[in-house]
Amino acid sequence: MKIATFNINGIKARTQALLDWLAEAQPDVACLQEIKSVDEAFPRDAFEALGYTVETHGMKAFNGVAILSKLPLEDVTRCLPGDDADEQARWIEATVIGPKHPVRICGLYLPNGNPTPGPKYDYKLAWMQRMLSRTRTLLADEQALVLCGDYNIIPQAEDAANPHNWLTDALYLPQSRQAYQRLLNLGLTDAIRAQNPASGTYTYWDFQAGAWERNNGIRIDHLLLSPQAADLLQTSGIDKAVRGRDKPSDHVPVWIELDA
DNA sequence: ATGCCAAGAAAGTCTTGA
Repeated sequence: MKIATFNINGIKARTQALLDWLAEAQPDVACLQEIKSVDEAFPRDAFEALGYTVETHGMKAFNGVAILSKLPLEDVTRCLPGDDADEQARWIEATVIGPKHPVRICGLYLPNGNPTPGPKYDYKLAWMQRMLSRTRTLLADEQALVLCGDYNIIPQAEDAANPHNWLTDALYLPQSRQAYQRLLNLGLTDAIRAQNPASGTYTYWDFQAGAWERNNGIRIDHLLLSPQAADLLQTSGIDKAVRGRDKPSDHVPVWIELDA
């Protein structure tokens, strides 16, 4: 089962780019972030024509997540529990029925949190606390679980080309990294880090100041695996070349293959 | 210290991103 996460940065502006990548990469499951679309406006027909079931959780203009799957989906749910007043579309879950194992997959778009300090950073930290709670509940099922998406977290210095540029940024502040580490401490495996010990593997390059040309990137898109999922991990990768195409997203697809 | 770029909503630039 090939599972990918891709912050598409606007599905309307990137439909053809996504179709091209899906045809090449052939993921069974693709979790998308920043679709920036209401559910009714998502171009689902184009993806259904490729054999994908489409589940969206969108909103007007910003944020929004989706799951595309060629395998059967069960128990699709939306919204991160813990704050009924939160109207931002950042979380979707589904159980994917693999030929060997079912896998619970959460597609997430974690808040950016800038500027700091301020209400946006408070929202980010509160959201991460809610995610910690939700993850504890899911781990209690002792099933294969994949939490993937745009975490807006640079976990360690080796995950940024120029870490000193990020010292006061919400993506890298000690409180942000500590909250991410608390997630890992539940027993989760960072699939890319587990299989790519070297530094210099990035998933995001800013549109500005020639960040791509200078390889001034950061690694902020992650797939975290429960012990049962980590036991099934075969390969992983980052489709870096997608960033060099015409009108790209600022993120690239990141993926794993599970024996599920 | 700031703009550098890009998408979306909307018809002005402004908001947001990271």
